[in-house]
Amino acid sequence: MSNTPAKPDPIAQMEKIVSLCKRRGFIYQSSEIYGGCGGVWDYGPLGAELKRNLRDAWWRAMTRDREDVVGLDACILMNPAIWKASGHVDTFADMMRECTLTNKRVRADHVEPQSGTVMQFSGVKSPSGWSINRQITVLMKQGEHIESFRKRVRAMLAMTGGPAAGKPEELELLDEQKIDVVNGSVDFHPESGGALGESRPFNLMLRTYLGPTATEADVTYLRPETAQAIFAQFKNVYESSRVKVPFGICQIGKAFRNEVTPKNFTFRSREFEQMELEYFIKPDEAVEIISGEVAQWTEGADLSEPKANWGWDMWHRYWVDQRTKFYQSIGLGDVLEYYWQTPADLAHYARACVDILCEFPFGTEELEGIAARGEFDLGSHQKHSGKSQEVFDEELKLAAAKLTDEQKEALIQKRLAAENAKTKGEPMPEADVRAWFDRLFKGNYVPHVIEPSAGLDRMALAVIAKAYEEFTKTDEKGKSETITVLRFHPRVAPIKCGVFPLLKNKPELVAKAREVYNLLKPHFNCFYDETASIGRRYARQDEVGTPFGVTIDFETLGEKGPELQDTVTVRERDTNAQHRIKVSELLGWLQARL
RNA sequence: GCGGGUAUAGCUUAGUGGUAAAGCUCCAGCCUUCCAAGCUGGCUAUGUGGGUUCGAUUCCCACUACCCGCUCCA
Repeated sequence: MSNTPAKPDPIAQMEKIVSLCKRRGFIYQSSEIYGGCGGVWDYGPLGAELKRNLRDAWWRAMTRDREDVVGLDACILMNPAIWKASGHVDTFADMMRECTLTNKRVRADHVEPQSGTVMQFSGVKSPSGWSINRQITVLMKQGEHIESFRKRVRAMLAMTGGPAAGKPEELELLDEQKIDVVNGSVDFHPESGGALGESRPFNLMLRTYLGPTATEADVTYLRPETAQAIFAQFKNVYESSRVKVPFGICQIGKAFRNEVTPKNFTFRSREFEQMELEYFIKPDEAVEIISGEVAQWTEGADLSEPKANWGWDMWHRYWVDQRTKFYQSIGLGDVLEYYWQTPADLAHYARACVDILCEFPFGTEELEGIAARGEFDLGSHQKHSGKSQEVFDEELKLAAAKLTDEQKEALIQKRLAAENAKTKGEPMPEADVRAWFDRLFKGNYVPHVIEPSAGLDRMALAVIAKAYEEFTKTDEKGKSETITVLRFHPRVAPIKCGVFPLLKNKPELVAKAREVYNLLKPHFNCFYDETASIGRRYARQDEVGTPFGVTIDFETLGEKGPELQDTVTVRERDTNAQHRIKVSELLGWLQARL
């Protein structure tokens, strides 16, 4: 047997994975018999099992195994006011204009005025045969040399055209014309100079009507993320669950976005499933009052157990660590990468955000984002709903009561200095800061939040892509064939164990095999198969990632003596190793390895 | 959305302006004492809608979906 590594060609690799997913019932195109439906995918029998295993693993790790996190299962439809408060109505429904040259989009109300000469071409042609036959209008910026302008236009067109367009220097710009000279025009892309198209809305949220009359007054949205329901129900959960800050609320559910370009199989879909935790913590000032200090992160700090003196930074790193451990537990440990967003990347309300990325055939892409969002979300809902989202913290009140006025003022001054040092967003006015401290000293605050937010469909795709392996097997006669194996971690494998009678036409073997199958079936997903040769049945299970196979043979029936009676062959997917196990010990043996 | 490409069976591919081919898979039967064995038989396809034509899977147009690039961030 010779092993050859999988072909490095990423496109071919993805095509193989897509094909396998369909062939073996993991993932199908939605609405296929009607020609499909853009950007949505269905999970077949094995995909559904895989996804459920991942979902269950997440739920267990995030809530059942912990004392400080509770679950929530909120509706997809909510009062549209939630999406105003969250900012989604604004950021997801901007009027956008698209650059006709590079197709880059800018917000219609944010175009910087440009000055220069308006140039026009009737099209572009490449020796490769590629061409564009529409009018191309580009602004030659003030002071730009005509030759460097042409070079720039060719480069952008080559970029837009992709490989088909060929080398930029070989592109021929047709019928160059000077059209006009403009001053302070907002009709050209600030970077490319390309003419901007019509202003039109980009509604990234899926609109729907709640109520049968379907008037404009009934408009709401399918949620673009699950998190907002957690914030909106924060007070209910807090008051009904006997939880105290720090604690978390987690939720798994569908979310919807009108992605401009769904792509990379299920990676960017319009309907997808999110697994989100909102972990509520005390503001650093409260931690400082109670503990006298806020623990500072240092490389290698112990993150295994939360400490009372942790501020948002430590909590944030704690959750990155927790999530990393989770990915290790489902077999993705060695394909992860981390991207710490720079201050420039961060949204104005975010303090830090780490992307957990994973290697896919099409590149290294985000699986999960872990953001430290301060009090932005609950604060925003408090403001928009007019309902207090504060909690009362007895310990804080008692600790604050022991502070001297000077100590209190020092805390306020520290915060004011921090506000003034902000590079993004408006600093909070001093009066508001003082009002906030007044509430804080009485034990009241709006909790801050750490948000680990993962995509379940992405996770499933990552697990499949990671598990996918093919190699060439050559038998004694020199005949070779390509073998495909999904090396799923046993925890996530859709089928845990195959059960096979060695031969189909021996009723005793079949009967015994059915018996073993019925023994295992109540405990985990098993698959019984008596057709074809035993080797083929092993191969079939390898291809869907079943970690174990149990074969009932003549020794099971006692043919080779009583010591082997009622023992079966357990075959391991990854090593082909075979173990002789007593039927009475089989369930325990397997369970210890799942 | 813009540009490029693709669309034939469950999968991978062939082919033709005149009855659509193969391999694998799958199903049934026989056979088979551990890694896709063999034999026999069987099911299943030209993405959708128009047009040209006596006749279109083939030529033309439109649509849809998918893939690649621009974009993106669960």
